[in-house]
Amino acid sequence: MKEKLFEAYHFIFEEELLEEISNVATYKEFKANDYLIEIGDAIQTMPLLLNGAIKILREDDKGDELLLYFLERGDTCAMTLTCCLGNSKSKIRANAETDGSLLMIPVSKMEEWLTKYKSWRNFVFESYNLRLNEMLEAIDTLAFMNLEERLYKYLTDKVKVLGTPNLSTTHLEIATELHTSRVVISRLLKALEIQGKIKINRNKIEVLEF
Amino acid sequence: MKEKLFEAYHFIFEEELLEEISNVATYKEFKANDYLIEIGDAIQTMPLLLNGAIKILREDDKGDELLLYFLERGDTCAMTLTCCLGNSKSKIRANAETDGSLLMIPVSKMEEWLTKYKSWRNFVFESYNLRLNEMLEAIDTLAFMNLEERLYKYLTDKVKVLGTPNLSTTHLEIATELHTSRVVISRLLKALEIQGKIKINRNKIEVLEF
DNA sequence: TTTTTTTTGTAACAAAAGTCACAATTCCTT
DNA sequence: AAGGAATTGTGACTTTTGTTACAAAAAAAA
Repeated sequence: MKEKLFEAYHFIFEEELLEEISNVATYKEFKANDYLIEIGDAIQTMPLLLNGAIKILREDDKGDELLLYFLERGDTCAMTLTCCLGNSKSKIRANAETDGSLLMIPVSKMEEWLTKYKSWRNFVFESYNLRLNEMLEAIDTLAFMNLEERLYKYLTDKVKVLGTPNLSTTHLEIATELHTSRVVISRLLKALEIQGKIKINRNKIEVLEF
Repeated sequence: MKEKLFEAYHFIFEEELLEEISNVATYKEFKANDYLIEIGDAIQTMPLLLNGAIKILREDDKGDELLLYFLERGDTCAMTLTCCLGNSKSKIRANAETDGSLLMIPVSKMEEWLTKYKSWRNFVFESYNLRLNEMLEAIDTLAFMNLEERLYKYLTDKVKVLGTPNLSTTHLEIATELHTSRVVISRLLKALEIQGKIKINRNKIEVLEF
C-alpha cells in the first residue's frame, strides 16, 4: 500500500506528508463495476485514487443517468470534498470502471493538512480546478454537440481512460450513460462504422481513430 | 465602500480580515451589461461582489453562448479562483446583469489569507462548493429537461435574481442565453402564455407563477 | 409624419432525436 | 442440441427542435 502511495503521489507531496497519509489512511481495493458511492450517501472520508478508473455519474429523480467524467490515478473527487467540508450528502454516484485501489483519508486530517502542508493545499485546489473544468467540458458537450459527436467523444474518452481501443460494452450501456435510448445509439454507431471511425461487434467496439 | 463591505460580509469574516480587505482591495462600480471578464482574459485579482448581479456565460468556438449561472451579493467567482491559482486564462465571460459594485483582491493576498484566516478558507471552499453545485444544476437542466422546461426555469431564475416578476428582455436575448433560435423561443413562450404561466408584451415578460 | 430599425408572429419545411414493434443473431444454460 | 436470455438490426412513425422566409406591429430616428 505504502509503495503504491509513493508511486502515485511522490511527485506531489513531500515525504513528511506521505508518511502522515500512510499512517492514517485506510486502504481499499475495488473491482470493476463496484458501486463506491451512492447518491445520498454521507461522505466521511476523502478518497485518493491509487490506480484504476472510476466513473462519476449524475442521476435525476426519475432514475435517468448521465456520465459526468472519469477519475484516474492521482485524482480525488471534488464532489467528495464538497460533501466533506459542506457536510452534505453526495449528489453523484461513483462506479468503478476498472479494478483498482484507493486510500481513504478522514475529514479531520484533510482539514488539518490544509494549514500544515502547502502541497496538500495545492493538491486540493488543483483537484477543484480539474473538476470544475471537467464539468465545464460536460456542459459544452451537452450544449454544443449533437448526439453523434457526443457518442464519438464518449468512445474516444473511454479509450483514453482504459488505454485500449477495444471497448467491451453494449449499446444499451452506452445509451444509459449518455442518457438516450438504445435504438438511437445503435443507429449512430452504425453511422460511425460507415464513416470508418469504429468497428462494431457484439459486446465489443473497436475505435479506429482517436 | 467600507460600509458596503461590512454590510455584505460581516456575517462571514472577522473584523480583522474585513480591515485587511478594505486596505488592499480596489473598489469598482459597474453598469448593467458591462463586460467584466472576457474569455481568454488573464485573471490577476479575485472579485468579491458587494451588490448587483452578474451572469456567467460559456461560449464555444463558433461564438455560441450559454448562460451558466448568476452571481449575487456575497458571491465570488470560483472560475476566477481557478484561474488565479492555476494561473490560466478565463474560460468564461462575466456580464453584468444589473448595476452593482465589487472589490478586487490581489491574488497574493488571497493566498496569504488562506493560511491566516479560517473564515477566509471556509469562504473560498464554500464558493467552490456553490459553483460546483451550480454547474451540476446546469448539467441537469441540459441533460434532463426539454426546452420548454429549461425556458421556464430560465425565466423563474431571472425573477429570483432580479427580485421582480417583470422581466425586460427580448426573445432573441433569451434564445442566445439558452443557445437556441429566436423562432423556437417565441413558439415556446406562446405555449407558456397559453398555459397561463406568463404574460408576453414587447420587450417585456411577466412571470405569473414562480 | 415618414422612414428605418427592432421585435414579434407565423407558416412551411427539414433535421435530429425518441418510440414502438418485432425480427434476427449470438451467447449462455441446461 | 434445444431453449431461453441478451444483444443488435430495422422499419415506420412521432415529437422536439431547428431553419427559412416573410409579414405585421411597435418603437426609435430622421
